[in-house]
Amino acid sequence: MKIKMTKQRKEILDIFKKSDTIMSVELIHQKLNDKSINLSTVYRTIDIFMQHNLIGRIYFDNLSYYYFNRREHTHYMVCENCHKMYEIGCFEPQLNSVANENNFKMQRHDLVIYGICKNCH
Amino acid sequence: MKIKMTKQRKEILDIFKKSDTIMSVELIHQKLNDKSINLSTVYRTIDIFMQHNLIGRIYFDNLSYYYFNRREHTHYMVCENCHKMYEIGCFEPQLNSVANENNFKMQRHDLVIYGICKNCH
DNA sequence: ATCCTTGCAAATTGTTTGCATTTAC
DNA sequence: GTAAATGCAAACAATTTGCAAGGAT
Repeated sequence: MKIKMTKQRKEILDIFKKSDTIMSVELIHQKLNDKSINLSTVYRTIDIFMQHNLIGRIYFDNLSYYYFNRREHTHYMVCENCHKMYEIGCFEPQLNSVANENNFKMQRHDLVIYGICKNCH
Repeated sequence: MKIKMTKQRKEILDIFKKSDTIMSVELIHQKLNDKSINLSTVYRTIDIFMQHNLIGRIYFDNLSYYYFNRREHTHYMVCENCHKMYEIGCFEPQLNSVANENNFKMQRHDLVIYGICKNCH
């Protein structure tokens, strides 16, 4: 990780590390202790974190949500109620073989299960 | 299908039926023969088609794209170059059992493979 | 010292809405 | 005939940008 670590970026990264839910930009901004951090800084920071694969994104309910990338080759179940994420195993081998069968050069894949988690029902 | 079939909706549905690619709202609007159809009509029509499950949506490259729902229980590979979609089998049983193992009540799931199709490389 | 990042305000983009008119059934 | 759909223009919300000032290496 070669990005310049400012106090703003530290705080935002910290929020990601502490959270096990998907978060909208607005929510991340609200969670900041330092209320003087500007919303556009949050956007720019998310941008750079995405470029460095520190975080991932899912589009849900007509909005972008972000989460900390704790591990490669993992997918998630996302609770539509509490927005908590639950890790599930990797389907990459299966997807890869489907792609190969069709001469399709897979670059990436999205896989998300949405529903209600055990705590919420 | 109990929705009122106007000539605008007919034309938009036709574009979906004829296309095997994902399409942005803007692109759908451009493809219309009747150039007097308003962009907000396209939005409203897409809305109602989504409600009736006639079409599906994926979020790609920071934009919403839509496609005709030819078949239930199917997922797609999407070519990042030509935007063409290729059907792949259904992973629902596997996803369902993963969800069940975790006491997670699956409501829906997203699964898309992105890459370069055989025609494009 | 230099280049990158920030805050701020303004701009941009995708999408939605209110309303008067038109249309499908 | 009536309720729903359309075109238009204006509103909205999320995100991006230009720029001067501040901060990390």
